[in-house]
This record gives sequence, structure tokens and C-alpha cells, in this order.
Amino acid sequence: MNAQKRRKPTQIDIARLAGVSQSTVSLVLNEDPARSQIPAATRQRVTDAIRELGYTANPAARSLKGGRNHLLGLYTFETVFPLDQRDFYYPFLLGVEEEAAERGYDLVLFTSAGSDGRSIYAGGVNRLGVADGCVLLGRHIRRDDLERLVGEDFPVVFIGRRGVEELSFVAADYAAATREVVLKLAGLGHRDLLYLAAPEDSEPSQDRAEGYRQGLAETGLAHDERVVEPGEITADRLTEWLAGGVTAIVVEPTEDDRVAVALQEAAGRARIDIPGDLSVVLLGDPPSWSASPRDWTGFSIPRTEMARAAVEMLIDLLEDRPARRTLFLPCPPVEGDSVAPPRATGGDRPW
Amino acid sequence: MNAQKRRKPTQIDIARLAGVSQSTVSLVLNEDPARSQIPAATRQRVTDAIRELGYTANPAARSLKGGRNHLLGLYTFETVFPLDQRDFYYPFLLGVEEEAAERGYDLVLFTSAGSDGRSIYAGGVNRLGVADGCVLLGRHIRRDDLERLVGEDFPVVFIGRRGVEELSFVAADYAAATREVVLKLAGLGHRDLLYLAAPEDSEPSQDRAEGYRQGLAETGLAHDERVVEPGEITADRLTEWLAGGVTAIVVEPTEDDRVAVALQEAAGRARIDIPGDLSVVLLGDPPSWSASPRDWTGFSIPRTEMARAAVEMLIDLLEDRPARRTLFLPCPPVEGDSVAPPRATGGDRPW
DNA sequence: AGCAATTCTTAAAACGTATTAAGCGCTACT
DNA sequence: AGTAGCGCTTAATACGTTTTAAGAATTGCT
Repeated sequence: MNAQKRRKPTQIDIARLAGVSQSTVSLVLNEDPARSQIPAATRQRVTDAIRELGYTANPAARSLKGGRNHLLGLYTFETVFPLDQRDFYYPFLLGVEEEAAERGYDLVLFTSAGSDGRSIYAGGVNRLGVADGCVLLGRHIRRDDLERLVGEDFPVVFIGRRGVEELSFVAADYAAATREVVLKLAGLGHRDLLYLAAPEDSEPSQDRAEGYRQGLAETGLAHDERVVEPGEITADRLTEWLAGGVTAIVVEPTEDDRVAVALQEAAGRARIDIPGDLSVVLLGDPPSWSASPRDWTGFSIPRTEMARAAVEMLIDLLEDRPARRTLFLPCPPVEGDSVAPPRATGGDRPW
Repeated sequence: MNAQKRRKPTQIDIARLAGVSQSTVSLVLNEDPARSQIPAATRQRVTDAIRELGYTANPAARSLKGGRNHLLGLYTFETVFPLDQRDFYYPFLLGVEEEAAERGYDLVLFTSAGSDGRSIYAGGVNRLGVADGCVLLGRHIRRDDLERLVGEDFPVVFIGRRGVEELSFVAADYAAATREVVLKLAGLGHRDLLYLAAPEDSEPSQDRAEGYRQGLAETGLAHDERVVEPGEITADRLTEWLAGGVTAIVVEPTEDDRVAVALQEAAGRARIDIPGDLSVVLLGDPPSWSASPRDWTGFSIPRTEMARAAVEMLIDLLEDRPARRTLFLPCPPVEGDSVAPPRATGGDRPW
């Protein structure tokens, strides 16, 4: 009814009504109810007044005093809710939300980037500072921003490994998972592998490549590594590779599943059966909207767990609990239908 | 290296470094750049110091003072990122993010609900207060919370109509869209409609029902309104309805598309052709993950636009610009394949 | 009664910012 | 030379809370 802007009641209003001082009101609200300093009678008057005026504490004032405001930042170098990539981001968001909720933190989404190419430092001001700390996420990061952030030692945890000195992160253990893949192929009898890498050189790519090399070294397999554009994967090319002795291909996934799809198509056109004639492993999981009907063998990226762990690490940092600054999470293997023993050999150690 | 907890720099730190007073720092930060009081030299020293220390305004202190902190709350009565309902929420989130970003606001996601059933008032404290204002969203709201919020006149806009006195909202104009549907069916020659309502009594349901009644009143059609559980829609029932003269069914959508799917199945079993024997209109759009291959005729809910408009309204409120407090957005019609003229009549005005 | 111990209550000082009125050193008039 | 005016800077205050140290009131003891 009355639309006048009514000031919210403060502790002083309560104090006046209850006939005590403002400090007493605060004490009633904050004391440990176990061994209380305040007699029941006084407490009663205060709580009555609180009820009568509908008082609620001003969170700004409260957090101003305490230094912490229980806000966790979430900064993405791309849009937070991108329609075309929701499958990529959603599990991360989910994990961040869940863990933050459990720990009693609210989330600040830094969306106000806009004009300046989504820099953290808009007008020389670190906007992240409104939160106690921040979880970072994104494919196309700005390294300068990251370095500056770390320099200021603003508490930050990146989801995914990023090669920035002193930067805390939680990442998927691509190296170990890829190594496992190689061991598994070797165990099935494959002796000649082909590694198809995406043309970008990101940290995840490096980790996978490293794991691949490790696996090869341990098994003493032959290999052929090459960087491939999806357009280059033709039926002819594929046939050529097989003729060269290759029995399994290890594929790095791309954002949009193009390479895997191209491979699938080329194989169809060349009348190559997967996994009969050729085993294929995908180093990660394709987006769920993928058109590919194929259930690729490989491993999955524990996105939600990564996000939760990142939040956990950040909060530990904030609350001065001892915390490791880097963490690798295992990638659960995915048993699909694209891997089998090679045609020629029976299966196990044919020599 | 040094893990010591370093206090975040304040204006006083800046002031010391720049050799000015704290007030000057504040002025540099807040003045209207047009007619500035502060000479370029001083301003330069201050901004240099800001950059050097990585200063960021403390939002708590700022909003305590009465200023704005350019934080917009987003409160959902359910989990913010629910996996099973991402199609429902995503367009809203998208709209909120886009509009907030354009207006230079960051977003606060209130996730720290926890134990008390996602109440806004945790321990009697209105947690929304950290933000300047808040956009609300959710199917299963807590009316008491809403009323209390409005009572405190904390700036709030709900996405969707909610029957709470003085509550601002942006909603889809279900009434108008439903009325249109009835007019359209009447225009095609339908004279006997059946209205299948979901068993819940939410505001959107009320609006649709109202529009339906209006449409009927304007066209003078016969109708049969009933609340139906999906299980009740059987082939027999359907046959019975048709025998009674019904040529078109108007269906209220549910969260999970159950009613529409049940209808489809029952029609199949009763050998009733849609739209040949029976026209069906869906009052809203089914989730995109819907199994139903059917392209229902009806209208779609402008979720992203609703969200954007809600943010716009909220910011107008915050910045003391005149703003309407309720807004209905039109629902664009969807021309599907489930509506046709009734069998019996040729099509237009048979009398 | 006198004094110490205990119980209750409060004044006061932060926390970091925005804002206002006043202060300072100038210049430009009269 | 005196003073009004201007340009720049700052001291002071308020915002609502938590927290601490000290004050007041009451009790207990000799």
C-alpha cells in the first residue's frame, strides 16, 4: 500500500525498542548460545523486538566487518552460458554450484566484460576483487591476465591445467589416461598406432601427447604422429594408412567433434570397418549433442568433479587450510564399441 | 612463495602510495569524468597507484554506504543448474546473463541455500542484500518469502507472473496466446473443444484458462474443461470424447511433456489420426529433449526475452528510472502439424 | 561494613567507502 | 593591499555491524 521507501530496521532500532544498547542486540544475535553472557530476560526482550520490527541483519555491514563476504567468483573467458557449448560448460557450472552451495558460499558470475574482449582488468581495475576468491575457466584464456592475477596473489584456481607459474589448478589427468589407452591397445595386440592431434597447441593437447609418448616408450610400439585438419581425413588417406600397417588410431577430440565425425565418414566410404579393420580411440568424450551414433571407446573427462575439486581447493586456500595447489583427477575409461584386436594377429603376443 | 595472508589494498593504501588523501582516491573513482574537479596529474598518480596495488573497491563497504555495487542477484527457488531441467532454465539464464553483461552488471547466484529448504531468509537474514536487486525465478516458490521481500521493499523482479501483491514481474502473455489459439480453431471450423489442464493450479495455468474462457466467450463455442492426469488419457476415453463431438483438444504442457506424449500414444492406439480426426494444440513448447517426434501446433514461450526484460526492469528500478512494474510478453505462435479443419465441415462457416 | 569476585551491560573502535563542508593557496579584481 | 573568487584537496562523518575492553551493578565473603 504505502509505497514510501521505508528504511530497514537496524540493530539500533531494536535496541531502542528493547531498552538496551546496540551492542547487546548484536551479542544476542551472535553469541554462542551454549555459554551465554546474557540473561534470559534480556534476550527475550531483544528477540521480541526483533520479531516485532521484522529486523534482518544487513549483510554488507556484516561482511565489511568480517573481511570475508562468502562470495566466490566464477570467471569464464568466454560467455558463461553459451548456447552452442552448453554441454561443455554445464557440467562445470553444475560442479561449481554444488560445491559452493555445500560450503555455504554464494557465486558471483563476472559477466560485465563486454567491450574489452573479456579482460579481467577492465579499466585497470581487477573486477574479481568483489569475491573472496575466484574459479577460472575457459578455453581461450588471456595469459597476461592470468599472470597478473597470480602476481597480485589474488586467490584463484583454474579448472584445467594452464602453464602459468604459481597458478593453482585442478585438471584432468590426460597423460595418465592416454598412457592407459596405449597400454590397452598394445595388450590387445596392436603394434602400429597413428596419433591424430588437433592443430591447436593447448596444455591438454600437450598432456595427451606426453601420455602417448610414455605409453609408446613403455610398450616399444611403432607410431606415427601427425597434426590433422578434419578436411584432410579422406577415404584414400585412411586406406593408405592401413596399408602402411596401422591397426589403431588414437584421436584427440575437438570442441565440435569434427575429427571423429570425419573419420567415421571416411571409414564408411573406404569400406573400412570399425573396429573390425581399424580400432579407434577418442581421448575424451564427444559432446552429447554429437550427431555421431558411434559409441567411441576412450575415456571421459570428469568435469563436474574437477569443478567441485577446484572450489574445494579455493575455499581451503581462503580459509587458511593447508591445500595442495595442483591436482590431477583420473579420467574414467569408456568402454565403447570402436576397439577390437587387430585382424592379422590372434590377439595376444603373437611372437 | 610467500603464503602470508595479504590484506586486500584499500583506498587508504592507494592514498598513501599516491601521496593524497583517501577522499581524493574516492573522488577519482567516482567523479563524473565530464566536469572533473581533479587535475590530470593527480588523477594519474592515483590511477597508477591503483594499478600498481591491484586495488578493487570493496563491494560491502560500497553498498553499506548506500552506493550501488553493480551486482544483480539471481535467485532460483530450485537449484540453479539442474541437470534434468536445463532446457527449462537455460534460456532464462542466457537472457539474464546477456542483459546484465550489456548493462555492466555482474551476477550473484545465491546457491548457499543448504539446509533450510532454499529459503531467502537464512537465519532470519535476507541473504539477497549483497546485491543491489534481484531477479527471481522458479516453479515452486515460497510465497511467504516473496511477501516478506516485497514488504521490505527490496528491489525484485520475478520472471513469470506470481500473484503476490506489489510484486514486479515479467511474464509470458499466456492469456492472449491461448485466446488466439481458440480464435484460430474456431476460424478453422471447430465447434466443440476440449481443454486438458494440468492438475496444478499455478498462475500460468490460471492465465491460460482465462484466455481460453475469453476465446470461447468471443466465439460462442461449446467446450469441456477438465483436469487430467496423464494416466487417465486412454484410447477409450479419447474415442468417447470424439464420439461426443469434440474435434479439437487444447492441452496445457507440463514440465515433462507427459500429457502430450500420453495423448499421442492413446491416439495411436485408438487409430485416431492427428490432425485428420482430431486437432491438438499445445499451450507452450515442449522441452527440446522431448521424445515426441510430433511437431505440435501451439505457441512458444519467449524465455530469453522474458529474462532480458526482467533484468532491464530491475535495473530501471535500481537506477530510479521510471519503469512499469508488470509486463506481459507475447508468445510467438508455432505452426506445427497437429491442427487441421475438422473432418465433418468443409472448413469455413458452414451455416 | 568493606572489599573482591562475579554478572551483566555498554562505550568505543574498527571495517572501507561516499559525500559534504571546510580549508588551503592562488589569482584577479577593486 | 585587501578581498572575493576559484581550483584543488582534505578532514570529518555516516553507513550497520562485530568485538573488546572497561564500566556498572550485583553478589558473596570475611
